[in-house]
Amino acid sequence: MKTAPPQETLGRILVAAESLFAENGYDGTTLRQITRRAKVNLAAVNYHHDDKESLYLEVLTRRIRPINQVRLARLTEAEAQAAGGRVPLEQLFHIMAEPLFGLCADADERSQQAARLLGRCLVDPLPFMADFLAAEFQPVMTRFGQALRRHTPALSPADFLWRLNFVVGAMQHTLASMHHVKDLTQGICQHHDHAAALSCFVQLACRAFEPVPPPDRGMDR
Amino acid sequence: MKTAPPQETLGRILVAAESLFAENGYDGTTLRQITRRAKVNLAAVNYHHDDKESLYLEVLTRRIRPINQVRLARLTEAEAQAAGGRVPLEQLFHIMAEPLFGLCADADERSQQAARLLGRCLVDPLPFMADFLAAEFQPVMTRFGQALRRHTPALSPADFLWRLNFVVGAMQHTLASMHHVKDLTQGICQHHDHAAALSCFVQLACRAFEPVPPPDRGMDR
DNA sequence: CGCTTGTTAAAACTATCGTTTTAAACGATT
DNA sequence: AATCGTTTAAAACGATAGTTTTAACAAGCG
Repeated sequence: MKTAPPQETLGRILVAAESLFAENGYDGTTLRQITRRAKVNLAAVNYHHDDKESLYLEVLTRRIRPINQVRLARLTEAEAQAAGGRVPLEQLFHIMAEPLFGLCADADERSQQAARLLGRCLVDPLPFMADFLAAEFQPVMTRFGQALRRHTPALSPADFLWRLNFVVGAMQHTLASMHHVKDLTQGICQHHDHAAALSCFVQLACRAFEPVPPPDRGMDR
Repeated sequence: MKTAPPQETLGRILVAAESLFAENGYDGTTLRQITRRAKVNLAAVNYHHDDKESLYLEVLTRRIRPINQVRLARLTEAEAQAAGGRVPLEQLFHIMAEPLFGLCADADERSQQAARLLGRCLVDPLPFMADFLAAEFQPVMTRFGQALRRHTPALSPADFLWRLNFVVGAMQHTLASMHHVKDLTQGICQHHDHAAALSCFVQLACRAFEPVPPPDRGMDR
């Protein structure tokens, strides 16, 4: 019969929704689960947000927006410092991946679940998500794509895009599966060991975009 | 026994379910959608199968089982022919990926949707799927893992598993996103161009497991 | 023919979904 | 201190989910 903390309700809903969406997906999560975990009333979610879809988008926006802002800022800075605007490959992939891998290894468990959610929301093609995802990721993808393309002008467009697709897929999959990577590897890989995962990913991504396979010509700068 | 009408119903349910699960996921698909698309009665799915979960597992089993059988058979054959049982890396990844990439490029649209479903069912961690996936994929993963390990004995276990994780993720993501890769790449990559995608993937996977990066120490066999 | 058996058709059932409604409790302003 | 807009609690709403039930239909066989 007493009212809960004043303004905290909205934040608790977002936190609970984030973890539940990460665990069970959008369709697999009910508003009753969310409000139960958030310890708020069921109607609160429809009061503070329009509906379930907008809640989902808001949860995602809160995470994606700052991450992509950091990525773009770092890329801009790196391009300003690099000679001729050609940022080294390792640095490029580090800028792209570090904000996400860092989330996985955050001490706060909410960050880990956020990473999991980000990883899987890009594979779940919910109909109402298409425009949102395009708007949020298009700038960063084109910027990185252009920067990446400068390193591999010899690759055919199709070959370039296939490689990019593989690298992005490796990253997304890692985000989505980091929470049980310990079980999958029988304890050998740990989710908090993000330094190893990140450096390994960057290394692999660089190799994926190395000029061309035939080393006969010995073609380097 | 069943004799009178060709039990087309069961097959039509499986086909319709496969495409709908691929498009909308497990929770996003209703039995009414399935029976409507299959042009069968709603109760048919509960008559021929136990429930929605078993239908889902049956759809997946029909695809996964033969694919993994082919993979294991080819691997066995390759190991028998290879010198000292060391199958070349390219061949190894080709055996692992070809059955799946071939599905993507099949003329039958149902195969493409099956590939999409396989790609996404491994990221959607439905609670009732854990045992099933472990049972279906554990043999092929350990066999391939061992064969792969012979090529990279110098890698630390953690490093090895991280790389494997990235490569598997790249493949899964490609399966799940192949259906709209044409839109993403503005027509440059086509889903039926599976030869390019496959060879590109194999190439990338081989590079991911190349011995070690630092050439300073000159540490190789 | 009747009776059984395997399948389909249509409707009903129960549970739960997202959402709305109603009323009560708070906080700041006068 | 009373009031007004804001936030909460609790119940209810209509829709739809998975599943079950019941009856009808079509063959096989004595």
